[in-house]
Amino acid sequence: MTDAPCPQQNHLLAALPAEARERIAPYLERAHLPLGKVLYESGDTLRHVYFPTDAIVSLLYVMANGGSAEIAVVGKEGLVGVAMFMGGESTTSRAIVQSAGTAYRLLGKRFKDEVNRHSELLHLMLHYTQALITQMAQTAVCNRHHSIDQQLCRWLLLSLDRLAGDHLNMTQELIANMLGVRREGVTDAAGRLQQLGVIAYSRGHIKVLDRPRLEQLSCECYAVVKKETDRLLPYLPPRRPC
Amino acid sequence: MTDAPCPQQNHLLAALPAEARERIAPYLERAHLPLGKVLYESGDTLRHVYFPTDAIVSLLYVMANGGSAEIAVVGKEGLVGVAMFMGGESTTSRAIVQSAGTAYRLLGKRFKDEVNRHSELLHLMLHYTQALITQMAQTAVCNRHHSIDQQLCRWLLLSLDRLAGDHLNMTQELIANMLGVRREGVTDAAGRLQQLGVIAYSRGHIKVLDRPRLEQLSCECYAVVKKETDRLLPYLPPRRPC
DNA sequence: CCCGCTCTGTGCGTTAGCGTACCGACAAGG
DNA sequence: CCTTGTCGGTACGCTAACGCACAGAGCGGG
Repeated sequence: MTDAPCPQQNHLLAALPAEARERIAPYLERAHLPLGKVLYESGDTLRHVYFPTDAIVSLLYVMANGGSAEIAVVGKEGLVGVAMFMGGESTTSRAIVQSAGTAYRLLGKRFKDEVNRHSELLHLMLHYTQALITQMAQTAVCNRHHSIDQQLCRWLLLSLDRLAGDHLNMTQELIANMLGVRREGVTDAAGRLQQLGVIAYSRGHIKVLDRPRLEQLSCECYAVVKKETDRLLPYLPPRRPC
Repeated sequence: MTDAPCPQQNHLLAALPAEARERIAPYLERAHLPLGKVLYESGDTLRHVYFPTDAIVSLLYVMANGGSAEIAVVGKEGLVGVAMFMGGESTTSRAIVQSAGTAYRLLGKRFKDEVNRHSELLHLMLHYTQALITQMAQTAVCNRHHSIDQQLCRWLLLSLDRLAGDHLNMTQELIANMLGVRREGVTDAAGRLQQLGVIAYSRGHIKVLDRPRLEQLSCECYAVVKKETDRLLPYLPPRRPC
């Protein structure tokens, strides 16, 4: 949004050893990911892996009856398509764009070959995958024990960390689908946050006014995931020259 | 319980190429895992990885306020300690023995070296890890959407698959801790199952009388995890000569 | 400028699960 | 045999979240 887009805005790409980055660079393809776009469906064989820069992608499980629940969220810190190098080549969840933006993509097969040939690359990916596992585990805990209010805070923070700035573009309906709750539940929770002066909400546009407060109101899940992610991926400052 | 214990009762060990198995064999150490034993605590650096044969280990997250929730369960189909080769060397969850039994263990460092040297071994482990990820994801969904009744069915089936026979030794209190619900909730659900003639319950001893019915009463989560695990790990029949 | 759509707010009644409290039933061990 | 502790069953009020229905609010296109 501010800078010209470049692959190194994705933290994993930025963390690659120069040699690996150069090997991959010619095959990276810039893709615009519009809101709601499905990168892959449950059971699909993955064609590409995606490295978001300013897009956010949700991993969403959709039940037989149409209900849904977000499993994890991926932004500039990660990649979509870990099943490619984990070996399964597909997953039981859907990957859907939650916030429009840009990603760099790479043919799955090519990426897999690279990963298998270069252990440094593989280890970076596995570290990220463990961070993703932590996020999933914490999502399970959060779904069990925490209130919608707390979960909304956690979710806003996770999204905020993956975007530049303090504003988000998401309707309450969309958030409800992600959290797997009723839209009205989100309305209530967001209303409370608004009255506390923590956010300002208006027709799909959220502005975060008081992030520290948001962190206080969130359950421990956000902090656990953040801390573990930082531990596992202690790379580079967020910005880098392109 | 029936056969003399041997490492190949663990499916991953059994699936190893003979050459890899022989390399590892001298370092495998048989360990009895008593109920409630903590194999590692949140944040601990893993000393060993464990390959259960007839033991079951729960990956449990314990919250700041003492509440808990099971993230996944590991039995003879898998191993405890994926963080060892994922790179983190620790996780945010606790590994606790849910059903006493035997496991074979191996020094974490040695295992890590083996995995890094032999890509066939690594790929087997990554496949298992993806299956574990699927289980975690489904746990998150289940916690969000399904009733205690359904979750109890799912949980019994997961445990049953990891044991020989049709009986389990677990108190309702223990099950409640795993599911992250009240003990009374489990009492109610188990009472209903008992009245339907699906199980017989008595002081920590459960006998499953009608497994097909149990599968009907369970939510889709059980089937999803089982199908995906079978897809990812299509190895060997459960029994093998030792 | 107004129509129509999307998004948000609100108000029900209903229910699953929680917290608490307590009691009986069974098993093991002195 | 009786005590003691663990385990399972039950009851009661409470709350968060649900399903449903509908009303106002803002924005964009004709």
